[in-house]
Amino acid sequence: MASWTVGQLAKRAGVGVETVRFYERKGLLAVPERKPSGYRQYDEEVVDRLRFIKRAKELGFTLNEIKELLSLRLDPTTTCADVKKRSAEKIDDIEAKIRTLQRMKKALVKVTKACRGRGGTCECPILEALDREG
Amino acid sequence: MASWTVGQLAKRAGVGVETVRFYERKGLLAVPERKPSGYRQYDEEVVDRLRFIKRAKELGFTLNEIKELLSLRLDPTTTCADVKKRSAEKIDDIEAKIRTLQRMKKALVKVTKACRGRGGTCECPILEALDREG
DNA sequence: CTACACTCCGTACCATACTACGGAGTCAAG
DNA sequence: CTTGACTCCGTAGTATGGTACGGAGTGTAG
Repeated sequence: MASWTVGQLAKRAGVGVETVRFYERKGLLAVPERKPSGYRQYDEEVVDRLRFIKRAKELGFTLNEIKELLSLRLDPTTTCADVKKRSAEKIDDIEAKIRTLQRMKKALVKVTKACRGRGGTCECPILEALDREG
Repeated sequence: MASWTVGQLAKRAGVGVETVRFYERKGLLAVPERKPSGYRQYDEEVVDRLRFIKRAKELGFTLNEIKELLSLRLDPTTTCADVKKRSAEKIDDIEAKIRTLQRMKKALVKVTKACRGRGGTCECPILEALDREG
């Protein structure tokens, strides 16, 4: 029968056993049925859900956001537009992060270019730039 | 005389008092002289150092990296090239982060475009995409 | 001289996402 | 029927960068 232990589930989804328990505690995975021994029992759907979580994480959603996403899906009154809105917000987040990193990079490149890479640190333009007003 | 309390220092550098104590514990700030009362005593140099830390943080260095940067500066045997190397590594880090974010954004945009933003979540292409293989 | 702001200290707590530990019970192969 | 792998549980630790707390002592303005 298609019933998996936590270890089998974890392996199939490519995460650790402790991670499954952690997600359960955090409410990302439903509390599973138990065998008489107390062992957790999972079916195929949970593998799918774990993979959903993995992919959403790869897309930059935090666990809390993923939890929301999952509950959106369960709620019959939420619309596709709700989900689209979350995604759009996440795209904005990502764009903001990219802009910040590009600013950081630009400043670092500028400062690095001024350095001829020789001599002691006393004359290092990188450290001097950090010393001065940004 | 130019001697500041921890609160004055924090204010001048634009950080919190607890942050100063935190940096001291982490070894980013030297253990300061104390007044007979036990109050920490700071001079202008520490303001500069705190600002150095702030700017390095803005450039994407972690506190540990900043600590290294600061010790590089104090060590007379390190060269400007050493510092330049750190900066180059940091630029690589930043570029890698940007690439990752751009991949995430692309995937999200693709999935969002497929969504016409209407109907229930049963037919939401965004959630479906997360369900399927990435 | 009193009131109030500031400082001292260690410790605990915040969020994020796990990972590890240890002792006890369970399952399956040989 | 033993052995070894797996599972149970709660708690604690990891890394990051701080923030908050509380009781005691200090500094200073009025």
